Amino acid sequence: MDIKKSMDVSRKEDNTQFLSYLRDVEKKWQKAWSDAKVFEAELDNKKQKYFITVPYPYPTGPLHIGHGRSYTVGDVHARYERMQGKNVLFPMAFHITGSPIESISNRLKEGDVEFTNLYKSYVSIYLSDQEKIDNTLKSFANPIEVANFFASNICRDFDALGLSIDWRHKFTTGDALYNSFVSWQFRKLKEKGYITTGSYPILYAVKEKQAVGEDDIAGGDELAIEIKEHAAFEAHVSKDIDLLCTCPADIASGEPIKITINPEATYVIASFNQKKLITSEQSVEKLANQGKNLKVTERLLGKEILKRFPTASCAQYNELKLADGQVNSDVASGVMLETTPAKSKDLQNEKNAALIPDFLFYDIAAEKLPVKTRAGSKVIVAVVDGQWFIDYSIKEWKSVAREALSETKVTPERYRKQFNDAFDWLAKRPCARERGIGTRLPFDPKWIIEPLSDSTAYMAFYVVSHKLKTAGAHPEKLVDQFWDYVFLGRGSLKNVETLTGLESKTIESMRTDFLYWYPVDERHTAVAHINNHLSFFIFTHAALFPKELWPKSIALNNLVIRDGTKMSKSKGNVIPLFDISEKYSSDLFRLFIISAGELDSVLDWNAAGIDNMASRLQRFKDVFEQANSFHNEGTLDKKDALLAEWFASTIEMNIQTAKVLYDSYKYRDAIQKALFDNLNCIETYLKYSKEKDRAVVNNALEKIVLGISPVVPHLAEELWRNTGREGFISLMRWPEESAYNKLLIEGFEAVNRSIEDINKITKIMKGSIAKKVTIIIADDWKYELVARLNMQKPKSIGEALSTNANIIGEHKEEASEIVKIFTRIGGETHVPERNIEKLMTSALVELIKDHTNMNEVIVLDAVETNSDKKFKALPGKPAIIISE
RNA sequence: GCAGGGGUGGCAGAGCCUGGUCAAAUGCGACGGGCUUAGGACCCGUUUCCUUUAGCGGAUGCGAGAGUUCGAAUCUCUCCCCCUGCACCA
Repeated sequence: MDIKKSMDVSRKEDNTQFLSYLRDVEKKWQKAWSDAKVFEAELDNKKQKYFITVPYPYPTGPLHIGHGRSYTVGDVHARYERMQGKNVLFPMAFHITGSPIESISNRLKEGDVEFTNLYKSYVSIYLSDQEKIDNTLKSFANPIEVANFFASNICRDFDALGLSIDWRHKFTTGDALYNSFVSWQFRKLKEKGYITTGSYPILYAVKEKQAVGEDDIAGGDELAIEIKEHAAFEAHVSKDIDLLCTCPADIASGEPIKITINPEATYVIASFNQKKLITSEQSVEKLANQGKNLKVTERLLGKEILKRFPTASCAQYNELKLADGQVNSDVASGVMLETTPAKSKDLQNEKNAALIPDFLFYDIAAEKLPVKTRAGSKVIVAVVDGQWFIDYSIKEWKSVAREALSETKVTPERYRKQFNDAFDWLAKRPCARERGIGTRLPFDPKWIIEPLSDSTAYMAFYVVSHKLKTAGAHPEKLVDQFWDYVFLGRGSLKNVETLTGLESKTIESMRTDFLYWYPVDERHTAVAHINNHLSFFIFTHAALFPKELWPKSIALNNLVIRDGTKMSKSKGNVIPLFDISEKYSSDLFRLFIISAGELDSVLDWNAAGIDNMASRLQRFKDVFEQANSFHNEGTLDKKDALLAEWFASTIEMNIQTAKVLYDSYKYRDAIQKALFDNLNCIETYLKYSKEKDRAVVNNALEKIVLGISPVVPHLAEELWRNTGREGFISLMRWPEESAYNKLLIEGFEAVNRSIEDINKITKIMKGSIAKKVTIIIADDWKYELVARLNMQKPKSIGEALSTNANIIGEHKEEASEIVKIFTRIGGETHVPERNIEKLMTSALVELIKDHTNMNEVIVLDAVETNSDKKFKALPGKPAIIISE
């Protein structure tokens, strides 16, 4: 009984044992890579460079497997390019700009219990000691500590995933050196006139006199808060007093129907621009913050308005109505104008007579009003003056950006349209805020550049970041002349040397490095970034750099869901990236991410799929090792030699196909070929070849392990070394192409067709005890006929028959059958060579037995038999006789 | 509303650009069988319907409808439904 139990355990643990094996292998090779600095890329003029970037993460919490997808795919790409002999630079940094990190710090300081527990759970992913957890949480009072803690753990996660990153380039967007770079970037944009200033509506806490973000608002993430524009109209109620009516701007072009006010709410009569207006009491403060100061002269309830102005002449409107609480006096002016459905576009030019020109009333639209900050003070919309914008609508900029886009490869190509649309739509974008972490606007330091605007050209900074650090550059000395020199080749080296205090050879090497690594060869990220980040990325590059430094290629992937539902913090179904390397395995994760779906399809993470992938990967490893372990005993007979050649050919073909697929970003199909198809091929070979060819197997295994290494680098590294090979597979070249024998592959396919046919027949014959199958290879003339048909492409059956009468001879009936089948419109038919078909079939009789329930297989040439069935035999599809 | 993407078999998901070899890859599930004392794991087979103790047959079929074509899951048009983004959130 005990034995049974222990057997149970060992069987059940099969999977977990394999996973733990993988984890050990992963840790071992990650250490080896890091010790040998294999991913540190240096300028090398003998090698073609390849600069790939994936957007840096925002360290406000642990990354989850959804984030893991983009980084993994980026890494597969990086590794593949490295195998093509390219000098690959794959750097990484951290984005800490803006308010989220501060806001986390603040909320923890405020002692929000739910929030504190959330962060406790995040920290506990990485730490187990309770005291350490508490201390870490305490340290979060300083926002930088939040960023530091998560950033360092994300580094760990990335390493554990096997990402081939050159960490020397790491920085955060809060670093002074980075700020200097961004300042330069913004001054450049300003010089070009791409940065403008103006007024802009923002969410604003009245009491604190401060702009607020979504994080500052109570329930901000659920309220779906929006700033809405309301058009204003005036409606006379007496000779000198007007109602200030408002209506959402998007329906303002409709025909006005009626005006509604709330009888219980307080309204005011106030003077504005030599007019007297009636508006809600709440609106006065809002308008004051939108640059419209009203002087209140009198207060009155809504219901008093009609009493006071019974003869209200609202000529344009049918009705002035008092509504019971139907009108929220806290929305815009509290005097609602209803309209008929909006007019069609061509009618919209007809402005409503009562519309007050240039009077827009901004207010908040949210699921629940009023909107308050977490501290409880009221949030309104204020219009700030002096807001800085990046003006993407400037014509010359747009057109040069369009040009840059047209020269950028977009994968999948169908997303190009979305880019084009985004480019059309991009206009002025506010680029700075009054608070948060980041770079101050160089020409107006009270503003801080916002997160999306400071991350559009940082790939250039990557190239020099490590050298600036090691050279001990002083951020305040990195004046524009320095950046101009390094990135644009302007100015004199001497001058820059004096200004920065850096050695001239350091400066010169940064310039050389930049020219070597730039442009960005590949930007890999999620589809969601097209409308903003990726578009800004192209715009900024088009603005700053000459054409030859514009981005080469953008590749996109979709998101990851779990068990059919979106992952979200609130659902609690998020899997942190940490769990992958600790509880599953990085190679398994990588394999799943790559093979479970094409890049632009949504990927569903589910336990069944993972388990399945684990057992397939294990099978691969077992079969690989088994193939590697046999020794030659005898000599190869003709059949074995044939099978060996078939095996070598199939592997070679699969690897060549895989390369084409990798090249076109079809990683899923590529790994299908390189791993799973090859696995089947090895298994078939091992099973059905009596004597194996050591050299052939060795060669095939080498190709296979190279072919899978971009996706499962750790296991590949281990198998590489375990099979007596030297060096890191991560630095090996993709296998050289060699010729392969296609005829043998076709021959094998013919055998598979025979198996299918045998099974079809036995199904029909169910109940029969027949166990013997005779396979008859078609007559020679049929092969010749098919070959001719492929060349001749005859237009009709008659033509085909008459032109080939000499080889058809008296077999007219059979021939017309063949012609019918093999002259389908649309192209050639592939048939194996007759000799090979015959040899392959007899070499694989065991395979046929295994896949059918036959126990005797006889292969005959048509000339060796008189059976009637032999007339049914076709090239590539022999006649089959099943008998007892 | 505007813009983008999509609707395929019990489920998930390829195929669609470049129409025929697509009753439609692959995985999961289900069913049957092998191996097992048994379960799990593994292996083999079946998984729209009809016909057939002999394979290369027929029908229906890829959101709905219409069209182009010798031929449509694939091309065109109309309709219905679903998802995503819409700016200061990163």
